Amino acid sequence: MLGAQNSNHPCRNCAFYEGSVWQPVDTRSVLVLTRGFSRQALDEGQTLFNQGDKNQGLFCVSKGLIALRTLHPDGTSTLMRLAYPGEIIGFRSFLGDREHRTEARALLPSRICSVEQRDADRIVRGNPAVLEKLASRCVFEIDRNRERIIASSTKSNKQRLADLLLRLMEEHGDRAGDHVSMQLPLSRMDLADLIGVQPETMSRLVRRLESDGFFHFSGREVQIPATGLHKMAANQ
Amino acid sequence: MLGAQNSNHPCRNCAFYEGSVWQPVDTRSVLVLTRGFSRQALDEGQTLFNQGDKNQGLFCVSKGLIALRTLHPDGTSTLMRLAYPGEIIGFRSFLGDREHRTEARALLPSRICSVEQRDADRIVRGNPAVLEKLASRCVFEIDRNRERIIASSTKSNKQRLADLLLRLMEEHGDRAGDHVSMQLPLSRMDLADLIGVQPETMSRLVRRLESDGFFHFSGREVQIPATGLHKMAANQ
DNA sequence: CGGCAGTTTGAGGTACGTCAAGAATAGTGG
DNA sequence: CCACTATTCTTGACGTACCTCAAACTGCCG
Repeated sequence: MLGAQNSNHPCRNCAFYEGSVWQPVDTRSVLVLTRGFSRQALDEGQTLFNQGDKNQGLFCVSKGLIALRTLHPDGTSTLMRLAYPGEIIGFRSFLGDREHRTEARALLPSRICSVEQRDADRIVRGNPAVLEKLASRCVFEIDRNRERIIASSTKSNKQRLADLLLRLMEEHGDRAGDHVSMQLPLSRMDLADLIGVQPETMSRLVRRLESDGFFHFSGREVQIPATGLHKMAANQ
Repeated sequence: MLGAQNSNHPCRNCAFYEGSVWQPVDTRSVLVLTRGFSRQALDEGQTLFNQGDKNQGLFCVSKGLIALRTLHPDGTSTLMRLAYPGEIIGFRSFLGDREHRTEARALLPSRICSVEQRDADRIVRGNPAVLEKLASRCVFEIDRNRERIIASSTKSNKQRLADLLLRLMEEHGDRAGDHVSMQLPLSRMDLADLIGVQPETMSRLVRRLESDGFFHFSGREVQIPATGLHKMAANQ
């Protein structure tokens, strides 16, 4: 069933092939997949799609970091999600067959694999297993959003920022002696948009975390004690 | 394909048959569906399932109103969703094959149609169209959560309460002369859990809305001018 | 050198949380 | 029908956190 053609699967050599939504396809679909498949590089700050664009297919982050942001009529914006390598983006508008409600912008130099809407649609219709995988990505997304809703009504903004920084540290941190440090992939304004506060408040939250002594900031450089990484501070 | 057996479809006479996730099944699956199908009535306050229960299948609200609530370790809770007739509940834990992360409790006398986990699973595997419908319910859920996240970081609690009351009014309101009034299906504590504030704050928000002159409260009775229903007040 | 966007700091007002007490409501048993 | 109790809801007082407006400061790039 997943026969010889698999050596031609465009995701074959991808580090995320095992969990890929495109992994369980039949031989015939590999051809369709290959036809609709393309790769592109994004510079830091470059957009993959804009809010309001019609869906062009399914995108998979292969390298870098993508921010999904919704822009509000009053000029403000909310950062909905950070997408890391292996994650699918655009599936909401793909499954709903609607326009994108977020813009996707690279926070770091990134690489994206795309499957054209028409071909993706054909493959999904022909391979229930692919749809099943997409459904579990949806469930993941629901869980993420749910956690965020709960956090915003049970934790303080300071605590939520601390949680966010620890998660970012696990992804971007490098150990150096008895400290772990990272270069934040987000500006203060992006952090504010992610936590849901004003930039001025974000600046003050950072100062308050600094004065608590656990985090040390210097521009986009953040440092914590190496012992602090895996204990996900449940303080306050 | 959707042949003679359809007259035996357990949802055949349901008001929500057209949009039902179980509508597009083949003849053989109707038998499985019928086998796994059951109905139950819930009194006000009765639970359908508890947080931590393992998934028992897929539930569809047929009458009444169900609250999905997550309970936090500290004794507080968050109301995640109100499910009205025609809506599916339990699909997150069904698709993820995990335990429920919310409890489902009837806010009004309700009726629930259930399909047993084993049978639901068999049908979903045999009918990609069912999975497709489940996926769009997921997308709906993602949209709902997304709107809530955005609202919580762009609108005031007072405005969000006003929005909520207007939505409830559309569902539960009865016109009487030049006013529309409803019996709130939610306690003040539930309203607080839904907006994400303390009960004391909810009480004060209600008083502030009252003094704005648009809403009138008397216990669980809420009244607004009939002209106000369809203009979804964008004030403040 | 001079913008310019991102960031920080200050001052003042508003809204929310918390603790504590009081009022209303519903339910129970005499 | 009336106590009596238990919830639920409201009110007050006070502290903290956030928003807003305004101004200063920091790179950074032309």
